[in-house]
Amino acid sequence: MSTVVDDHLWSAIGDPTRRRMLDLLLAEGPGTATTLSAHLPVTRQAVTKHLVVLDRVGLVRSTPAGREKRYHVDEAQLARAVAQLNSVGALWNARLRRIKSLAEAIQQARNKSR
Amino acid sequence: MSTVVDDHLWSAIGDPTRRRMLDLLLAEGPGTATTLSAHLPVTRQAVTKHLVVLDRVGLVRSTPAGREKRYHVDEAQLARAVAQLNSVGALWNARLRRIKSLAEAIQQARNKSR
DNA sequence: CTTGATGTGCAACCGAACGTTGCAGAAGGT
DNA sequence: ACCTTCTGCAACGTTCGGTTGCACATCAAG
Repeated sequence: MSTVVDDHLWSAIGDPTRRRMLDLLLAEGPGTATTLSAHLPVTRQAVTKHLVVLDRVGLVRSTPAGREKRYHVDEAQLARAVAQLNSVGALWNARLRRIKSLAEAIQQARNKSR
Repeated sequence: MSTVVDDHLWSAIGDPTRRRMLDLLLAEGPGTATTLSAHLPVTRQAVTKHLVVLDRVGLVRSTPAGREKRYHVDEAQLARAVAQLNSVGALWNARLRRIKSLAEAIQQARNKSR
């Protein structure tokens, strides 16, 4: 039952700047590279490159509007990403619980033989 | 109410190879750079570098054992990482739900005026 | 329509990250 | 003592995140 995780999707949200960009698009609605960069500590060009990455993995889509290119979050794809976060979190939690219960079992055995 | 996320911790588990290394250490218990690299598509040296990163953020700790250096997961720190995954997942889920309900409200208003 | 402001796109460049190969050295087994 | 095996260090190449600089498109006035 190995974890089914799309590495590209995960890596896309692994970058702090991209994560903040998604936050911004969710909180303030669709925006352009320029409007996003105003709320971020990086230049417009850096934001543009990140938007290309996000678009490539389908987390974001663009719609040309006049002279500007407006980006919005693809909700279905973001939901998939969230599902993967939860899935990995759940797996690791399960493993951690198992290790903890093993440790407790050993403790018990040790108490018995004391 | 911006998300409180440790970027270093998140970035550490953002790399696919490091995530698999953690998986391996959890599933098969403590191991060395050499044993880990046997289960991974990268060389021992690459694994060593990743172990340095994981050690730096406290996700893993090493105990010298003879000529080899055995690494094991720091469970408390991994639990923190999982908590951050859940936290971001929950935030995004909330925002997605809010957007969805907004969309439905608009639909309703449109139906009324039809 | 021309001018100026604003938004986008492309290219060159830099440092850090991820990966490789090659080699030196330390610790085991026989 | 020897050979195997594991670790550590250094050099190198490529990709990634970020910057600056400049050319080009579009809108709004004058």
